[in-house]
Order: sequence, then structure tokens, then C-alpha cells
Amino acid sequence: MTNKETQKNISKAVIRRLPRYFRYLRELIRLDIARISSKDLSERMNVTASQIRQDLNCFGGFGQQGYGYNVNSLYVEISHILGVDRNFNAIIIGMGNLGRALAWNPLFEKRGIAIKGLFDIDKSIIGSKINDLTIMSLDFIEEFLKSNNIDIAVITTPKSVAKETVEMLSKFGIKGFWNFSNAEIDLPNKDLVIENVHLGDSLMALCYEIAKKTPTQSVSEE
Amino acid sequence: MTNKETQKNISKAVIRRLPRYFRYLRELIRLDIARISSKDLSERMNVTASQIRQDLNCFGGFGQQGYGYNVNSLYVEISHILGVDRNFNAIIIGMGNLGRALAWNPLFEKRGIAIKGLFDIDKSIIGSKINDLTIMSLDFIEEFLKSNNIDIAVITTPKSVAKETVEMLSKFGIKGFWNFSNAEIDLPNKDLVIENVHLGDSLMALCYEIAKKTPTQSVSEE
DNA sequence: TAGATTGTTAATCGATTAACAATC
DNA sequence: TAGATTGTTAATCGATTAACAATC
Repeated sequence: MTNKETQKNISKAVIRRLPRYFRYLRELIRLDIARISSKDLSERMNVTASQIRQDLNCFGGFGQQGYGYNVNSLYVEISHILGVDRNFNAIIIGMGNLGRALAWNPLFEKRGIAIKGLFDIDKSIIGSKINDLTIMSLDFIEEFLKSNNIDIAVITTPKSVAKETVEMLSKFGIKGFWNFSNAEIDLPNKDLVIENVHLGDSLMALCYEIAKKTPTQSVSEE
Repeated sequence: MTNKETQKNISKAVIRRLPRYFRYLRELIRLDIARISSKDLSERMNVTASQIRQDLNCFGGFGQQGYGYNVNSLYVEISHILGVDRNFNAIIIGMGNLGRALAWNPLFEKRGIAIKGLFDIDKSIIGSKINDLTIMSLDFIEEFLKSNNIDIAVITTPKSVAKETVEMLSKFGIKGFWNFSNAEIDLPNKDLVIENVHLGDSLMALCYEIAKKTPTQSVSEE
């Protein structure tokens, strides 16, 4: 009954909502809730039931009329759609503060992603260990990638070298990039995918909202 | 000519684009470009000229027919809209790896935000210094907030305590939250604003795209 | 069977793009 | 003035919501 392989034109908006479904389903499992209707879920998630049904139906008829959705099997389906069951492998390029923080972050493991290598160009930190992994010189990246099947490169380099780093890694076969550098990177070819985090933009969106709430009296207490 | 204070119903989509305009304008300034048309900018940014004109016009008539936009004054306007000229103050709650990485991050300074305090509950790190600031005990937060005018709290606590932390801080008058904990926090009142980062969702959106490109053959090389 | 709830079509709403008159 | 380009209205496109027949 599922047409998960038929997913033609799933809109960006739907995809952005999937991880949230994933998180709520995980929570329902934790709460030992075996079954849920779109209405019940919609109240928990603060969206419309209609949207939930529409979203899920992009990928297949996961529900059952008169019953709702089986929480566990829906979780499995969405995990599959999101690739959580794929055991993707990742490397981190740029072991500054952010790179190090990500290396420790349980996020990857929780999403079924294994961090397989850490790279930098700074000789003073190459060789040191983070969480069982040794920071390697970027000079060895080509060699490393020949013997390791890496799906995702986390880009935590300075902005100035982010573009060339992505180009280099894509030449060595990496297809997925999680970009924390503030650079706008246009991808050299269409097989590649990049997810830009742009923390600065997020922070500014927050500042906009705060500024809007507290009209103009400039708060400079220097 | 500007009606910046008349900004009634600016859509979320427009607001999300503002930081990107901000970044491009900064770049134009760096390149010593004094004036730009919506068409030229649209080509650089890969959006339509129409969208640029629509977006900017939400906030005021910043351009001039036959001429285009003055880069510098447009930058000043957008900076103002985004509150970059407000000198907001921030604190970071939770000095784990991510909290520490953010404390070092030049992001805040670049957006005109000063980090004024770092807090944790772990006695083993309280008192240690990061980037000129001493990590303080969360027990002293109320006192601290009485004598410091803080606009933004960066939430890098564990998920389990994020909600109560936000509630506590909002009682002490903090209005803006930049939330890195994976928790979904519904705000206790309407004056507050929260910006959720959800790194895990971003990572999964990337995984979805990668999974979609490399059909199902499960890559488990354990 | 009757009740519940989905899957799905149709209606509405909002956002993007196109077009062009206004104007520098 | 003529050319360029905005501000803004109208047209299009896409996404969300409502409604309901299908069905468990």
C-alpha cells in the first residue's frame, strides 16, 4: 500500500516538517502510545490534522481509516524516509570550537550517523584526540576517503576556505555537505546536496523580532 | 519617505530573507560597490528582482527610480530593521561544548551583540574563564539580571531542563531566547520571542536529500 | 452495522512573479 | 528629454485548510 519509492515532487516545506514528525513520534513511543490519530497528533504539534494527513500521504498511505496511525510503524517509515536507517558516515572538516562541539554532540549517533574522521590543517592540534578520534591532517583526506565510505562532510572551516574545501571534497566523491561556515556555496554539480546552517541568520531573525517588540529607543548603555 | 515604523504584517518568509540581504550588502560594501539595481542584486543572490523589490518595500521606499539602491544606506536601513544597531546584550546558559563554542564565536560581535555572562550549574567549571568571561553559577542569575540589561538568553542546556530554564529566565525579564536545546518550548507569554535552531532537524533534512539521491541499497558496512 | 478516521479532492489563502505606470 | 529602474498592482503559482466520500 505504500508508495514510498514513488515520491515525485515532495515540496521543501513538507521535507522541513518531517524531522519534527520524527521527534514527536519518538516521544510518543517513549510515552508508550501505540496509536494516534491525525487529530490527536495535530493538537500535540500545534498544526492542522489536514496538514499531517497531507504530509504523510506524500510518502504513502501509512494510516488506516477509522483507526489512525500505528505510532511504531509510522516511526519506522519516517526514519526510513529520512535515512536514519542508512548508517551514514560523516567527517568533520575544521576542528575549531564549533567543530569540536559537533564532534562531541550526540546528535549524529541519535540520527544513525557515525563520525569517522576529524580533519584540520593546524599542526598544533593534529594528532590530538576528541572522543576516541584523532584529528588528522587535511593532507591525508584523499587517502582517507579512498578507504572510507563517507556520505557527509561537516564544514566548520573558516568562511574563506569553505568553498574550495567543498569543491575538493566533492572531487573525492563526497555528496553531502552540512555547512556551518557563513559562506554561500553554489555546488559544482547536481548530485551534491548542501544544507546550510547560517547561525548568524538565525540570530538576526531573533533580533528582528526583539527589535520589533521594543520600539526604537536605542539601547546603548555604554 | 521611509515608513519603517509602519511595518504591519511582514510575512515570516520576508523576515527570513532579510539576514541574507544584510550579508550581501555587506559584501557589496567590501567590494566598493556604491549602488545596485534590484536586477543586478537578483543575479548575485539567485532570486528574482521582483522579490527583492517587494521585500524591501515592506519596510520603505529605499530605492530610487532610474537609479536603484544606494548600497550603504540600504545596509544601514536593513541593519536597523534587524536591530544590529541596538547593541543587544546576551548571556549563555549551559557551558557544555556547544555553549563554549558559541561563547568564542565572532557571530555575536559581528551582529552588534555583546555576551555579558556565562552560566552553568556544574561546580567543576564554575569560575573558569572563557574569552574574558568567568562562568558563573546559575544560582546567581537573578541577582545578575537585576544589574544587567540582558536581551537574549542563548539556551544550550540539556533538553530536559530547557523548558524550566526559559520559564525561569522569562520571570526575571528576559524576552528573547535562542534555543539550541532540542526541546520544543511553548512560550509562557506573548511578549517573548524564541528562535529555535534544531540542528538535528537540519541534519535530517540533509540526510533525506542524500537518501533520496542514493536509492535504497542499505549501506551497512559493519 | 455504526463510528471513526483516513486519503484525497476542492476551496482558500498566501507568497512569488510579471507587468507597467510613476518618476528619478 | 530619454533611459533606467523603482514601487505597486495584477496574475500566477504553490501551499494550507476544509470537506467529504471511502473504508477500516
